[in-house]
Amino acid sequence: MSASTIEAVARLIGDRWSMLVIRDVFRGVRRFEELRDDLGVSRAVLSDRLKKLVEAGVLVRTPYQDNPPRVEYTLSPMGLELSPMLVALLRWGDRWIGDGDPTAVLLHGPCGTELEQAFWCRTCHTTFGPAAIKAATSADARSPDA
Amino acid sequence: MSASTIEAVARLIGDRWSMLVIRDVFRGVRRFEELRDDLGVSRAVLSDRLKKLVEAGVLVRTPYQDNPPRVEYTLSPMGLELSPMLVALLRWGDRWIGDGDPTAVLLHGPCGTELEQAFWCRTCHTTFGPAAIKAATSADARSPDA
DNA sequence: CAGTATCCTCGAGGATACTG
DNA sequence: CAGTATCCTCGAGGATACTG
Repeated sequence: MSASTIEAVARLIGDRWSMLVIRDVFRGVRRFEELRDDLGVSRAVLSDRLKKLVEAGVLVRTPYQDNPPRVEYTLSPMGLELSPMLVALLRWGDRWIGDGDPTAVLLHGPCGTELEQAFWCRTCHTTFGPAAIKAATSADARSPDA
Repeated sequence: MSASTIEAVARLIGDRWSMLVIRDVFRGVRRFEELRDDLGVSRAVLSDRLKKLVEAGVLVRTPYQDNPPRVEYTLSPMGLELSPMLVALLRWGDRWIGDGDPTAVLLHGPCGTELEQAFWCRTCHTTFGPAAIKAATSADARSPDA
């Protein structure tokens, strides 16, 4: 059952560098040398991780300039949907092992954008964004109360 | 900032065995040999991971019998609060790389509980649950519009 | 800049045997 | 059962040099 899922996810992003790379791309660090400088990772390892993440479909490799050729990495839809996990991870880390300042939680969100409505399950401890809600209500699996 | 948090969390639970151990303890697998049988991990590595997780405060080592001495591992409060992250991880894995049955997303949540209101940032792609909202509105960081 | 190629080290982790 | 001790291998990853 879910053991294989955990294992697959761990194999894909469950190492120090992959997670840090993903975090950096979320933050807007998108180029090879920027990532390298920011993370202090060796070229070979960074190259390997980027390749893996692109192959897995988490990142997208996009040339944005022809001459000289330049490349940037962005999050695919699949990669963007890692955000709930990253948020949960950061929240947990800030609360239990963070040395630094805990992430401030604002009604406007850290980027300043006004928050949209979403839903939260107090039993599962899971949040569902508007896209998930939309998908659920438009699909066959309807549960049309409040 | 949060790089250190990510790194610390990755260092603690960001490896294959630690994550699988935690998952098993969540499932109720609590004894050394049970964990070993279920995961197929070597004794030395399992011993090392359990020690690390206990030292970090994620697991609690509890002798439950004196003669012969027997031990079980359970989740500390800190460990229990990993559940949102695990759920997010499983949800993502099921959706994007799971071979098995994807978790259905319902307005009632997978456990049947009715969902509560939460908030979503369309720029950050981040969801904020009711506890976070409560904390934000009661703390100094107020942003009291809709 | 965005990598690839090569070399080298060190430590993670399996296998096995042993212990209270 | 719940580990510890020892040995051994192999591969991850850093450093450095090189390439289009």
